[in-house]
Amino acid sequence: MHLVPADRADRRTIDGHRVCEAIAAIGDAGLLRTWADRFSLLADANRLALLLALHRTGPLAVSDLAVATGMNDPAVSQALRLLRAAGVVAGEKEGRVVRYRVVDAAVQGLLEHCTA
Amino acid sequence: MHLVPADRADRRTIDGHRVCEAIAAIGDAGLLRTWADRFSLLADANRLALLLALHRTGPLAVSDLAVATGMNDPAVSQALRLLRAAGVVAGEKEGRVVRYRVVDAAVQGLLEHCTA
DNA sequence: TGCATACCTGCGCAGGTACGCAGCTATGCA
DNA sequence: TGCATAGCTGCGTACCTGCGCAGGTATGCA
Repeated sequence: MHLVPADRADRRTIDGHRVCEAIAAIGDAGLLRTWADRFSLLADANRLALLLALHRTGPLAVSDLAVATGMNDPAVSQALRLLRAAGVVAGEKEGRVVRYRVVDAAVQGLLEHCTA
Repeated sequence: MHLVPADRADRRTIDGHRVCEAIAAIGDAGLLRTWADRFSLLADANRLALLLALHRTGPLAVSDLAVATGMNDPAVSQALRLLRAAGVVAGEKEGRVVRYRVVDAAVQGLLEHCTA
């Protein structure tokens, strides 16, 4: 199989066959980007703390998240906006309190993985 | 239980009990940082491509990784240096070729998780 | 010994990100 | 109606990160 794109077909390789295997292993660029973006959302300690708190204790209000993590309100709000835009969390308004929860299955799977 | 640190004990909470649960759910700050750093290493599409290629096809040389990912050599080298400093990959020198492989079990587990 | 190759390193720039501060909107209560 | 609270937003700053370019080191071959 010749999986090497034309624009880099002239480059030297150590083992051309392994290169093709590697390209196959990497797979679709879009899917790769999707996973990289997911990991990026978990790559900040504060966001990870928010997500773990939500995932392990269920729906929580913004103020409570701020106290639990030691962040101040705008920082929590901004982090939640980012996560909400990515479809990772969703907020439900109850009066003037908004309770958030984790709704993305892939991220939930990753959070389960953080047990040690 | 009173898990709220003294410096934020005077803050308003919606449900104090849930806050304590959340703090317990977040757990140790050091462990949290460790996981955030791990996710950070996977949060770049190029690094993730390198790691997937190494994890799924076994040891590969730097040049081959460069061709497979479309990066140029210094970029691959720098990414591998970062991963090596974090203890995620290790390189073995064979003549003038260095073949890298993934050696961190936690990262291997995360890479297995990227199947969809 | 001379030369090409495989890999590494330093440097600088462009781009992105997280956070604090100040201020806004909306809800509920007296 | 007046006021306090819960949450959101905009803006500016400081910081970090990824990459390309140029150049350096080490290995193998003629």
